Amino acid sequence: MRPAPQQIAPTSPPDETIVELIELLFFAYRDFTAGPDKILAEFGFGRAHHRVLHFVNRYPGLRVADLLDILKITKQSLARVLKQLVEEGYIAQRAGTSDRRVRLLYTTAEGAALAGRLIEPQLKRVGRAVAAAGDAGSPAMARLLLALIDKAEQ
Amino acid sequence: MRPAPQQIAPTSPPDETIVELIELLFFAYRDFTAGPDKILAEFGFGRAHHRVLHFVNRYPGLRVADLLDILKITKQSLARVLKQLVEEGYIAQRAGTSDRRVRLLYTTAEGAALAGRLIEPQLKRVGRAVAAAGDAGSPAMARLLLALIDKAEQ
DNA sequence: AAAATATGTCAACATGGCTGACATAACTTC
DNA sequence: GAAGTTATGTCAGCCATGTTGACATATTTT
Repeated sequence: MRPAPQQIAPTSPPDETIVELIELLFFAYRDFTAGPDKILAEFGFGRAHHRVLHFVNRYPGLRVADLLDILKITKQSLARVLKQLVEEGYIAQRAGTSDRRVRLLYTTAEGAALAGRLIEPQLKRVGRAVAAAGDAGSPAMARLLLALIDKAEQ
Repeated sequence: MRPAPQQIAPTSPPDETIVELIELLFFAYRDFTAGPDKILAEFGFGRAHHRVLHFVNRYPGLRVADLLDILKITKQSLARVLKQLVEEGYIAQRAGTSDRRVRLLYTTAEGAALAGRLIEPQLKRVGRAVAAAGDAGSPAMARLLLALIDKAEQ
């Protein structure tokens, strides 16, 4: 028999619950990246290559500056992996038409194929998770993840 | 006017939706780690120190082997950061009672204080996200994250 | 006594962040 | 048209944190 609660209703879950969610997020992300990492190792690439390849594949014609903004890394860090992806034929560059200083980035056929292979385990994993949550799973997850992101970028 | 869909009803959300969730997870985790990272920099520590400190603080008496299992890194990687945390007085070690080979890990008062500071921005961020999702936010998020984790460890 | 276990340690290497400095080409502004 | 700004590239070096392999020590189990 514990004493009656002092407040009428809690305005938010106790910290203990939130700490559990924080840990789950850590484990989820750890496992989420494990699938692609294995494939990347076959190609001598790392997680950084994956990120670049993914965003270029998904947003063809992306500029270098856009990529820096998305990944929030320095141009020197980006250059290292981007150079390899270009040299090994996974990404192609074209000069912009209106402004010829900018480099527009595109995946080659090989790049698109690799991007496809890399995202496959993640599609399965996330697809399985939202399917398990029923019809509302996908929008619910989108709302939750969006709320975790810095306001400035939502 | 596009032709009528061939299937009656989709059994799961289209890949496009799942890809969006994958990207949101990337952005969410990126921002999720940014808060602690800033504090860690003040102490000359990195994200690896945070993980160790957190789990030791949360599960006092954790063994080294447990930590290796949780973090899924090698003992050499762990040793580097654990050694620093011990030397700088954030973590204390005690030999096990039944088996004196094992080292039981505990946070010191300073360690607990630092762990508290480090988790604070994450508590705020995750707390805000689940609050925005209403009463069912917290269990919904727990279910989704759990479903993202490898079955072997859930 | 021998084997297995828990942990620590040394050495070397790879990835992928970072800073700082400087170069080039192209666009914008005065 | 000269000067400044912008987009990008590049060189050099540093740091954090992951890896492998080998070996040491103390303790427990067989």
